[in-house]
Amino acid sequence: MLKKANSDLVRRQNRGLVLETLRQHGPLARITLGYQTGLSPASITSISGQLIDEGLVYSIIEDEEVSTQAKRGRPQTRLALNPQATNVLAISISVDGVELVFADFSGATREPIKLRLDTYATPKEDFGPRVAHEIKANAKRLGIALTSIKRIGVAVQGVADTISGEIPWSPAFCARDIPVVRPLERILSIPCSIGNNANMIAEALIATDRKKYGGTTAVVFLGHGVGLGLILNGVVFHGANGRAAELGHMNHIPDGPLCRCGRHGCLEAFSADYGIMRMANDRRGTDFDVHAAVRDDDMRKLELAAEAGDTVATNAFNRAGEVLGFGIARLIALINPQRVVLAGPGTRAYDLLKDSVGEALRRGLVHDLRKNVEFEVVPFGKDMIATGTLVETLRHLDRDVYATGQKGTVVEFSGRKIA
Amino acid sequence: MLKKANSDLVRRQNRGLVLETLRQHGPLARITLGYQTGLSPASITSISGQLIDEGLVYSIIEDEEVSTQAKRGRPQTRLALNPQATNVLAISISVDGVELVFADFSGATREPIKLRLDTYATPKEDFGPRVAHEIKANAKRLGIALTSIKRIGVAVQGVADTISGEIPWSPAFCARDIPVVRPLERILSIPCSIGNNANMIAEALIATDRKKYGGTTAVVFLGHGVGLGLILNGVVFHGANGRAAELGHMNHIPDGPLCRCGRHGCLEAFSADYGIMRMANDRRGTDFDVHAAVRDDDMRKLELAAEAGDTVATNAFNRAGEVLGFGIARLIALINPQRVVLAGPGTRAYDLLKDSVGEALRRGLVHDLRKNVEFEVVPFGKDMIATGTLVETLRHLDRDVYATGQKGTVVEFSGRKIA
DNA sequence: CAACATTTTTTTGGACGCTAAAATAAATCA
DNA sequence: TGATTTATTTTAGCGTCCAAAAAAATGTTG
Repeated sequence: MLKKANSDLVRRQNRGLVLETLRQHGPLARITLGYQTGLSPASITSISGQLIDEGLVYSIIEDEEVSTQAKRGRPQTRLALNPQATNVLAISISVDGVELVFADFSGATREPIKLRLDTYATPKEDFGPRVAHEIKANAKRLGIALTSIKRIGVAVQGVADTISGEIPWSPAFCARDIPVVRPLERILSIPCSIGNNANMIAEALIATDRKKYGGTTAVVFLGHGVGLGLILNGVVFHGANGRAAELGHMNHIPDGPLCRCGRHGCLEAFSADYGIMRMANDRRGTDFDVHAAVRDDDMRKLELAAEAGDTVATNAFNRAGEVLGFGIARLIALINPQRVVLAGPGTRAYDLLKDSVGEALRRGLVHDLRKNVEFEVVPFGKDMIATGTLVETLRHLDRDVYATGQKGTVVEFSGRKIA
Repeated sequence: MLKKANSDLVRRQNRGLVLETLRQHGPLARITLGYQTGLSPASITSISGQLIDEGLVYSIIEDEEVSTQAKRGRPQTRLALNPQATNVLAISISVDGVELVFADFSGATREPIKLRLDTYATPKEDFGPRVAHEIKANAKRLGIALTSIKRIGVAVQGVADTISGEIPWSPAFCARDIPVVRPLERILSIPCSIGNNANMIAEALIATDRKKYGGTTAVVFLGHGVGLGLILNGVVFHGANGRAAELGHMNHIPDGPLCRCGRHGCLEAFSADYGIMRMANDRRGTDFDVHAAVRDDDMRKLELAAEAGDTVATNAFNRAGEVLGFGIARLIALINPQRVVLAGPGTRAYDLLKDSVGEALRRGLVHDLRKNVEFEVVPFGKDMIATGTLVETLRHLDRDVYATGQKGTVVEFSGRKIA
């Protein structure tokens, strides 16, 4: 159903558009901004004037030389997002621990901060408060006023319920249903949201190349588990309870090997690191502890063995690839994506999986659908998760907070121009 | 990315909103329309005045008695969509043949027309032209001017490529890649679009009850095959090539029984009528012709046998239910819908499938996800497909054609008021 | 170096669509 | 008949966009 439209909507949408364009394409002259957004120069002058008055944007005073070689005409004055307008925070929760990344309104990040906080040992109702405490301490240390932080985004390895703001299950915790958003918001009085790793990587990819990833893309995350981020019509999809895209726990074979989730035959039970390790050890029974984290150097040893031609190791990777391939085939049958991206640390061993993935796709998917999908393996940078979280968080500010231009959102700011 | 907004957008959106509201809630007084849309009475007067001038809407002259019991105050004059503004056409293509349903702008339909046209025997390049010819003939017979038909929607049993407008594969044809949209548009000069049955049923459900189905719903269609319509965030999802939701050809078991599509182990090969029949006949080998249509009375016999306790028949239905259950479990893991709807003629035997579907869901899906999904079997009316097609077609007119209020779209119309 | 050319930005004046408030219309009530 | 009530229309004004004109700021040229 459509929604009522009025001049309020027009203002919000165009202000949001200007902010997003500046965020994506860096400092831009008004004339360029007009060209990019489709708005007239007059409108750009008006909108940017307001944004400058509110301290969200400033006009750059160019260094003499910096500007491109001298041209005729009035020189451009470029506009940029004002870094001082706001701060935001990305929190990443994984088996490796909890990490904080502070960033300013322009998206510039501070050094990531690894918290000394044992997620396993912490009682679940203490988790939120402790993180909140660490945030306060670290913000103070960095000279960031807590009130200047306008939004927090949390990325979790595992299942994230975007509606309730809890973590129903994650390999980083023993307990279930860890409350995160609620306690952070309560203690810090800062709006907060939560999502899973794979979705954040999807966000980061869209930000990198909207043309390539902005349509319908499935981002398969290989790591300690198998995750999925779905980009549908250019937007990350969350599902009814914000818990879509559980590729890792999509069943592969009824009554297959035990999975960490307690079911049998999930994709992850074959294709995650522990599934591969179990197959290599040929121990499918109860004496293999699925909950134990697989050590990275053990995994590396196994990869080297497979590369050296070891049959047992090779078979384990082949099987993992086959199951992954069938999972992707099922995914393609349901979603018909134009692109499937493989990401995450698990792609390191993708050469060992590749052939069996391809073979499974051939067996499990009609040619018509297969031929229209582009596959891609993206090198995994650990920072992608924080980047994606920040992208999502800042977009929320651009669209839903600062785009409104309400009184409450005006940022205190000294002058109209800063260098 | 956001889009530029201006008064053009406001006009389009609000005009569309008024049309959609009138379409959904029947004749409405201006005051009620204002309440429903959120627009002010002044705006409603202005917008409805234009729509009336353009002949899209008319104000009803109430019969004396009809109006509710006498109230004080100026009586309401209700507005309604003008049936004469436009005609549209829904075409349904299935193994049962081709059917036409003409409707006017208010959505009132004429009697469905079954074409005498053998889809199997018709060469694929003749199909479009023949249907076009039949449309001309039947429109003439019904006294509907061809130029009054502003849009055609086609629903297909099988795969529909919404982008190319062709039918890559359908049980109704021997050939593949049947062109449909292109020839119809060329011959009739009427905009045309195509989609699959399950999506049309999804559209019909949304129109019936937006609150119930408008969020994230998976509509599983059981019939000669197994189809799927995905409603994501209130909108039917089409995928990159308009070919999403191939639940029937989502692999269940690698190297399983032969499917009509030529692969092995597709869900449909177990759970469609021919899959069930094959299992009952216990002939999994090549001597069972998967391409032969299963006769409805044979299917009915099998159902009766199962209901009477026949083991072979019961086992066949159990197995079909189990596989369907695992398919739905995988679907839920990927999409996290709030509701799964089972529809189609195959639901007639749902009592025979129910238990094994439930059991498979228990085995194949983590409890967390399962508990949040509501299941529902909707009684299947054959008209749902035409209804859904018309809903989609008329919405397109409401939003994208008549909402613009361009000169070209003004409908010739005699007076401002008709009885 | 002054007049001209060029390009960017701002200002101006008007259009469009929405809305609150006032006016009008059309009925019932007393 | 006049008061009351409710629905609709008109009026006056507001916010936003935009085309065109004006202004600003620089380079070019004779």
